[in-house]
Amino acid sequence: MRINTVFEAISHPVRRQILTLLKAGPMSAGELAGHFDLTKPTLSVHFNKLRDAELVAVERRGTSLIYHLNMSILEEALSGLLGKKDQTP
Amino acid sequence: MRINTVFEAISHPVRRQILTLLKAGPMSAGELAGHFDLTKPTLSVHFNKLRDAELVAVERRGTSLIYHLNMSILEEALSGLLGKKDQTP
DNA sequence: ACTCTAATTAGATGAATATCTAAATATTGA
DNA sequence: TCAATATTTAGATATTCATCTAATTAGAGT
Repeated sequence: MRINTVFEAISHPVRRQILTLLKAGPMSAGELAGHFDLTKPTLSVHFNKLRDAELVAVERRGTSLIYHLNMSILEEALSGLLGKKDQTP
Repeated sequence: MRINTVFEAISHPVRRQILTLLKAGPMSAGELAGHFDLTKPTLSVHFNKLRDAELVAVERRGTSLIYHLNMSILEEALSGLLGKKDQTP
């Protein structure tokens, strides 16, 4: 886990909102995009950053890409900062 | 608490390292700066961002400025993201 | 008041980020 | 194979960020 990539990823409000939406369950790229006043290409860039951080996983279903939350990465990163030992690179 | 300011603040590895150093106890600006290969003005900018996020508090002692960790802000912000309810602005 | 030390603010610069429009890719179904 | 749908990649631009050097502020001691 690249801890720095994770913290970079969650530094943007739109990306945190994406994670929050995915807590309710997996969702397609288009459905997620519908929750924002941003173009799909812009959202796609945000998805990529979340995927690079392994905060989400993606699965293709037909023409749609379904995004899933990977909660454990989030927990690991945040508990690292909250806990005693240093995990900052 | 401006949640976005908090997540912005902890997105940079140097600032996370500062927080980690302060877990051991309060420390002066100069002492903190000694832990990094960066100039003092650069560190000063990082301190300001942590202070804006209220992640640290500052107290003057003579010519020194002593930084203290404010752990509760960190806990609030991170548990907001980990928990069920959305706190993203 | 002067000087020393500690730290900050100001100003400049190069790199990174977020966003858009336009074009490309992938999958499905007629 | 052609067309439609879903999504991404490419390229451009404006803004923000991290960093440096130089100058400034604040306090303590002589």
